[in-house]
Amino acid sequence: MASKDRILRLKEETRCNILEAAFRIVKEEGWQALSMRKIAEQIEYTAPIIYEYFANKEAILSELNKKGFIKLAAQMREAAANANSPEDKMEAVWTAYWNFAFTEKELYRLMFGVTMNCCVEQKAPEIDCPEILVSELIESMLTSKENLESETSRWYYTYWSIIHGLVSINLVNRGGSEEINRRILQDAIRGINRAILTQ
Amino acid sequence: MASKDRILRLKEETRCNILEAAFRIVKEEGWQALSMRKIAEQIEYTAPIIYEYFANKEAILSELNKKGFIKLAAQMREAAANANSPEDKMEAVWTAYWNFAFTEKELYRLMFGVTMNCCVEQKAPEIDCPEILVSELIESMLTSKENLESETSRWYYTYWSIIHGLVSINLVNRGGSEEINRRILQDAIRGINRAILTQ
DNA sequence: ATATTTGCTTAACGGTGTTAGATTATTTAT
DNA sequence: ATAAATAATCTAACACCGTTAAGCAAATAT
Repeated sequence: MASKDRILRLKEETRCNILEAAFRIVKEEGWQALSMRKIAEQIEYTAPIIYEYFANKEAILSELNKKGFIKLAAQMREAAANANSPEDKMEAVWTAYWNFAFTEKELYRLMFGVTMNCCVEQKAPEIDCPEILVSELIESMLTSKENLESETSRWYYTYWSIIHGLVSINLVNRGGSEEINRRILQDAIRGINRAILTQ
Repeated sequence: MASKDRILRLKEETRCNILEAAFRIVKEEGWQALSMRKIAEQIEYTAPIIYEYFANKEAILSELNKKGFIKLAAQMREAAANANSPEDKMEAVWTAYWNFAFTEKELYRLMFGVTMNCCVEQKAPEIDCPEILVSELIESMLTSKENLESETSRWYYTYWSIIHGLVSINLVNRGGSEEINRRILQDAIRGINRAILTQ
């Protein structure tokens, strides 16, 4: 009856192999490139057996997603533990977040719904329009004209980041309430405005 | 020889029809749901015809993308025109951006690579971990304890938005330089830290 | 030794983007 | 008007996708 255990262990092992193979593919080719047949090939089985371990493809991605969050949380926690004041902790925590995003790009894409499929063609001059428009505004607000270009670019990305971030968070899984969002948006814009004017 | 013109006009018209059909599908079902056969059905042709007007599916998405940017830029420009001071213009411009994102959700998703495929399963308790961690930090920084929950949530989304925004911009089509990004990240975090402490 | 369960594969369905070849309709040339 | 050439369109197919059903072979249980 010890064979039962061995078999269970083996089953657990292939389940794990599936996840590892999936992770490898996601890491190397992005989660859009993940396919059941590709996983099957890597674990040296045929595709249908995967369905004995996972309900469907989405269940596998969900599991990777979960593992990603655990990993991210661990790194953020560690970063917090290595800093003292709340401010330092805060900076450390978000720096850890930032680093996670770029060392685990594809995993981050999976976790937070960041695609890069079609919007590639940035050659189209129209795409720069919002940037140009805002940049002109920024330049008119900047009192000091030194490092004009890099400073303008910096402030542009500051605005854009917070607004796009807020938007995408809401598009992906509904952030806070409409009211809170408006408030954050307004506060952020005014905050950056003030920072520019008193720079 | 006037028939040449008429034919060209017809060709231009079906090209336009293709784009309109594609846009309708994207708007209603999201750009992931766009398929050549679905477009074909709407314009009452078969799929291969589309390839006489567009190189491939991506070319169609690219075109929608471009049109999206033109529309967005127009709305931002209009908003700017209706405000006076640079600060007011800035607020108006980004509010226009915000409104565009939510009235044209699917188009925005296409334009800026915001997916929401798998990361749905937010039932998993691990997903809240980063939020819990940061929220505790925020609470420890807040001096006033009134509206603790909503205030904490508000600041959390403020941090998260700018960092996630900056990350996704970089993941999608490389924003500024590594140096500028670090600077923005640091400035933003310290700025919010300060705002919380002096709230 | 026979029956049953298990592990796994092959084959298939309906879907995708895309291409090649056949077919039909239209225009042009004679 | 009729024949040839060209354009417009469709059908069929390829290779992929997620997923399911049926079948086979080996291990297990009776």
